[in-house]
Amino acid sequence: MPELPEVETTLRGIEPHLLNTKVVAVEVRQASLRWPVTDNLANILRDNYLKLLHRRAKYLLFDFIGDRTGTLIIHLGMSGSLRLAQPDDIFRKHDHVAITFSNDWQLRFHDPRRFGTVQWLEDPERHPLLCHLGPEPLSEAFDGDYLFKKSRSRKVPVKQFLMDNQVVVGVGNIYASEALFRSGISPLRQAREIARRRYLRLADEVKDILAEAIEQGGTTLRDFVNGQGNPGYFKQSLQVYGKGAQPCRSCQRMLREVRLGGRATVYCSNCQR
DNA sequence: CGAACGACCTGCAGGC
DNA sequence: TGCCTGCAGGTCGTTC
Repeated sequence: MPELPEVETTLRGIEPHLLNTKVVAVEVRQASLRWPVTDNLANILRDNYLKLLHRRAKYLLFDFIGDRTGTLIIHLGMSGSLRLAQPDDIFRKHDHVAITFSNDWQLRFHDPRRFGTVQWLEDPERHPLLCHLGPEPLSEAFDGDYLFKKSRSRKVPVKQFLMDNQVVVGVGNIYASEALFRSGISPLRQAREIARRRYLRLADEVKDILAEAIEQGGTTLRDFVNGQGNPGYFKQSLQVYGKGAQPCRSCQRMLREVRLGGRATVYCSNCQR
């Protein structure tokens, strides 16, 4: 569900309200997520100060200091969202974790499908979930030369290559589809047979589209909301994602829909080669 | 090492 | 109205 822009939007929405406050209570109403929520999370977090809130890939990292120094990592999976509530607001179905801070904001983790993650890590940098991740797409480490070099031995379709978190993080099904359309590259083409100059274009388009989507508050397909419960507005900018069997906005020919790696993939066979 | 695929889970839309 | 199927923003673990 949430890709990088939605996670970044969430971060920006909640950070100003929570930074430098102290955890006063934690309620885990449903511990069965992708992995069990860390045992005893309430005792670990209580009385600790939130010193830094940042993002790595699609993980939100809450760095705490106090009796226990470490990081709470939250991944939103396919259907997760975080929002700020008042402690006495009524719990909605699928509000699985609630963390109350000393300024009376309560952070609620909501996730119908429960593919998300809430874990306490003492040493996140070395944790297997985080230490094998590729570069951030908006960093200087990610560019066309990097993609070109990394792709030389890869036979997978370029769309799957772009969605591989060991190649680059944060690019999911929506933005991979859109960036390939903007770049004029067929999602089906083998990663290793794409020329360097085309990867230069692709890297630029990935950066542009992610930055634009962040400015728009992300893409809301049905249930994504930011920390304040508001949707994102990038959906109106999508050109191929979710538009199978509709005319291409550029050439008017019918868009095609295929499956790649089990994911719906929409593209224009005329504009994308 | 890389590739393919099943697994996890709920909600919703569409067909009959 | 109800039942069934398939599909959805992710990604890990297993198998070959």
